[in-house]
Amino acid sequence: MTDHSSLPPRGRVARQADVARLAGVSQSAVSRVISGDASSSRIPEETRRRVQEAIAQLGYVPNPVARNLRGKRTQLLGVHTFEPLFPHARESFYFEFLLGIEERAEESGHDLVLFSSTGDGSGTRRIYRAETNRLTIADGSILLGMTPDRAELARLWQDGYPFVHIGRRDVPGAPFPCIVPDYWSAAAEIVERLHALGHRSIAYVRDSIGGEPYDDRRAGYREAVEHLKLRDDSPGYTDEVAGLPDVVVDALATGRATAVVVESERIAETLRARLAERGVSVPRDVSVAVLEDTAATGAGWSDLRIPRKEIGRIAVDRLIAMVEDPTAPRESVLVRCDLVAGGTVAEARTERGA
Amino acid sequence: MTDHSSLPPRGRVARQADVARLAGVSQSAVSRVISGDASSSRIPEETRRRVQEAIAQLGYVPNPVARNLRGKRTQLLGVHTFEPLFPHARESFYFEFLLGIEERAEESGHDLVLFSSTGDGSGTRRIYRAETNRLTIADGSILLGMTPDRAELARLWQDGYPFVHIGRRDVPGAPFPCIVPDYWSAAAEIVERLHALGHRSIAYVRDSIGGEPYDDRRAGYREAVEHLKLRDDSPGYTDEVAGLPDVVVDALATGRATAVVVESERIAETLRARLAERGVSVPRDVSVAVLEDTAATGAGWSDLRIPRKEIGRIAVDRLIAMVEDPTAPRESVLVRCDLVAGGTVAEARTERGA
DNA sequence: ATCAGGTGCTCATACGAATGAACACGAGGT
DNA sequence: ACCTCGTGTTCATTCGTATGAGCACCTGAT
Repeated sequence: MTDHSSLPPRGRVARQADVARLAGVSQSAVSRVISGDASSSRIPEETRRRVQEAIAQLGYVPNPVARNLRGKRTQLLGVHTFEPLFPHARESFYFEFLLGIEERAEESGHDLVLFSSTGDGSGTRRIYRAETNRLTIADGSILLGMTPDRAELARLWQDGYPFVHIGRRDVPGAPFPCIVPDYWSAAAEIVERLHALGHRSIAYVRDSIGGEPYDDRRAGYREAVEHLKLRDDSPGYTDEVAGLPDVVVDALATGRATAVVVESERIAETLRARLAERGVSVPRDVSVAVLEDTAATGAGWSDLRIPRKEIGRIAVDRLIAMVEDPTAPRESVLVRCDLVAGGTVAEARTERGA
Repeated sequence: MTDHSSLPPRGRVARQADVARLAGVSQSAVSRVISGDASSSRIPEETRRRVQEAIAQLGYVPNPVARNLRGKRTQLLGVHTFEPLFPHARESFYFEFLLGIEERAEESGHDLVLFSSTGDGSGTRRIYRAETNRLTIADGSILLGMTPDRAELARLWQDGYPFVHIGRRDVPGAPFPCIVPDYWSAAAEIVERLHALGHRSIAYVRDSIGGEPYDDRRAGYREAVEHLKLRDDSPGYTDEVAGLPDVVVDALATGRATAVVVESERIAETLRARLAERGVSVPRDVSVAVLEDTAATGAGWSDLRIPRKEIGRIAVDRLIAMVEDPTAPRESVLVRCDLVAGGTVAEARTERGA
């Protein structure tokens, strides 16, 4: 049994009751002084002072856990990554996002919880584990990762837990907000640039990677091509042809198409090599634009920059809004990507070959 | 008032009481089933099953905050950095530590709390802020940073809060455990290497930076020099002469000393420039060893590697030990640094000049 | 003299889970 | 028939804080 009568708390950390006893008031009075509640601030200056003195003397600090239990927020924002941070950290997939998240969390007075306990060594982390949802420690969470579990996202949404996802993920029945690089606009803008440089016949090459993020790129490309009345030499950017089709290489090598938009750096490298074999050089003969952020490899592609830090900051803001007002709108946010001129896009060459 | 009689929790998250009602048992029974308490596991299989069913049906998840209030651990480990993570992150001062910390936290089933709320935009973070100690959310914390506040460390220790510090910090009256690169051994070992390469007269150059970490380097150097009976050409490595004294440059330029151990890359660079002015080259004429990790700049110094990831892992282990057993020993841990051969230390040249 | 209204507090309870103590019940021993 | 013991479960309390309700007192108006 705890000794509630001895004045100085021995070995034990001070609580409001200790402060109250020392100041000669009740625990509730201490609580009211601390929370500085305006509505019931009928505590006079003199009492306030006595309480503050007792607080200082005992080195009392409020227990945030108990506070939270009573309905207050913990001021904790969770960060759940579907893969461990560390193997990928160097490649800055997560890292830049984290910088933005931390920056904004500091500004808004929140702490971050990195959910690392959810791993099992398999390289995949689960939200619901042992019938427990650790995320509930935090007021809300930011989710990110390359291989999210749709079922978990759906369940989390059903549970009414506030969260945002970095990167676009469509889960039927769970319209949670995503913070997404605006690939649609980026793709359209790249096409516009090619058009402005005189390219009239261009192509698009899909990577084998599927998933929502790519739908946007394809739609943006298609839209711009149609709007600008360009000739499209892709074998069909809406169907399932992935990788680098010979027909595209041919079109570019013969000059039938003068520019190409590709989804990944990997494909772009392959393409450049294939063209080089046929004496066609980039960007002299053919312009190549890449629809992903290749900053990490420093290869100098004409591509785009994902504003990761900015996305992290926005994610925090949206999450806080959701936590503070559960009825707040939950739409996704598109974040503009800057295009990088790079060295692989140039003016269209006026006729060659033939 | 909450409706405690309606069966399905509407909008509200399920708690043990809800599960209990559905399973037709008491809240305590549910608690016992969940914690699987061996001593009082007088709950028969049949009841367990009913409770588990109810849990699944309601999607009940324990509230870790309430659990913690009742003296149980939160399985949260705090990470407090005295400066914000982001401006320094790139330089990997904190970063590599974090990798090790996260890795080990995952393995041991803990989550990490990054205390970012403690900043005020000034670039310095305080533990005690607004008369509150946020760290208490976590079971214990790992502290790291370049400019810790001694008073805060002392208070934290007085409060009996479990924490470890990465890097050596001596605070009178607060013998908390530090996880420290073993600079003493590294310095001694470097001297041994120089000795093995034929150097018989060497010097030591202090950086202007003060602080505990440097005491060890100096002691390790001095010890090895004495033990190996080398001639020491430093102007006095124990007194307050910092920076690059002319007398050392002279000794090296004239060949009176053939090798030098310097505390920082900055000093090493200056020294190399000064020697070059006098036609003396490194390492042909003079060997230079640096007593800090210069991996980041890639300048190829003969130096040491701080095992940051390993240090992070050890910090987690020590902290968990402290949390689980408050009477556990609290000594600091020295972690061995590997020496890097590098390109600035070579065999002693047999006589020159004179 | 009485009462309304304000001030300065305290009381009691809730938050969600954990847990020592205790109770009800049945089996088995004497 | 009565006592003991073990089993299965509930009761009541605790953790530290927040807060609506309410009490005691004082002032000023009627």
